[in-house]
Amino acid sequence: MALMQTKPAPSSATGLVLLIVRLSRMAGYRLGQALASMEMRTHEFAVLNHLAEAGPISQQEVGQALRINPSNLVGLLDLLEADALLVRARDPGDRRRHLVELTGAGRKRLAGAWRAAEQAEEDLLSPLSPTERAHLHDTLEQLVGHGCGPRGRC
Amino acid sequence: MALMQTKPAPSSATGLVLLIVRLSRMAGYRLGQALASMEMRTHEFAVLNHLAEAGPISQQEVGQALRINPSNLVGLLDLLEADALLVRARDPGDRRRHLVELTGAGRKRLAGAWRAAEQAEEDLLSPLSPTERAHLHDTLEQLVGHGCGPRGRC
DNA sequence: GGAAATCATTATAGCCACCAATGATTGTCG
DNA sequence: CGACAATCATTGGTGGCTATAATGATTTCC
Repeated sequence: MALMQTKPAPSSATGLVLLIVRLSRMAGYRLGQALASMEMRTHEFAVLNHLAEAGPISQQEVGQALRINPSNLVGLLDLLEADALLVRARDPGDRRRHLVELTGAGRKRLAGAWRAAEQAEEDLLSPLSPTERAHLHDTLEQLVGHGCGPRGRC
Repeated sequence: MALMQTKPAPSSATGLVLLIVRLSRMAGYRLGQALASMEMRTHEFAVLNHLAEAGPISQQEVGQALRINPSNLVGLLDLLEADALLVRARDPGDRRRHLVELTGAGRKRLAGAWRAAEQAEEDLLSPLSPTERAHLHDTLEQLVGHGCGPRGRC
């Protein structure tokens, strides 16, 4: 029964994706509860946050970075734009694109969402020291940065 | 090391939940693609895996550990039971409970799913060294272990 | 012995993910 | 120049996932 390589070696690695998904379900639930108090949803928070970090970008780039389907993004941006949290404008350089940019109201609302999210984050991360949190942050950013490869395919 | 550029104080902590959710979307997509080749879904994989690790347990415990709502769990277990991958039996000690247990076929299918998932996992974790993966694994397990507190509320 | 709690289940509604198709715009090549 | 393919946003539709409330069976507590 030469099964030396089934579990022992890959076991430490083989649970990681499952662990990430599992943890994300807790994190997403807590975040959703926290954001619900200000009538915001996780996706809206994620989009606003990404726009604040990545400046004016096309809808396609938003969708790729956050893994949101362009189809779903349309309605999502419609809502956020209706609340004047962001603006869509044709890219002068390529009129097929819509450049999406955060407004002042958007930044303000994002800041409020951050305050609401802090409690959820603290609950989730309480077993970790500040050093460990920083290290985890670096690791995860490395992973999402690697993300979809150079061609955008995931 | 303090970058005043973006977010002053809470920056190191405040992005983590969002990062986890974002990473999980990539991971879940890749895992789903890999499992689709054998007509299995992420939740089914997660349930089978948890049953293999935690032995015969009640449906409620499965739902709590994996953050799957008991309502959804019913149909999910129905499917898996129809394929004879697990069995439900009344707990003799408490006849309200259904004890869920993996069958031989279930373990076999789980092993196959692991093989399919390995490639997806390798793709996602490629920027990390084995040491870093092990460290990440420990950190995440610490977080999911802390999970919902002693009372099961999340 | 009876009220409250627990567990699985059903039914329902809302959100989200993916696919295919359309219209507008741009880039390519003969 | 002019057909043709590619890209971007958008729409419509389908299916899956998630959460809430209500029901029935069983157990626990007083």
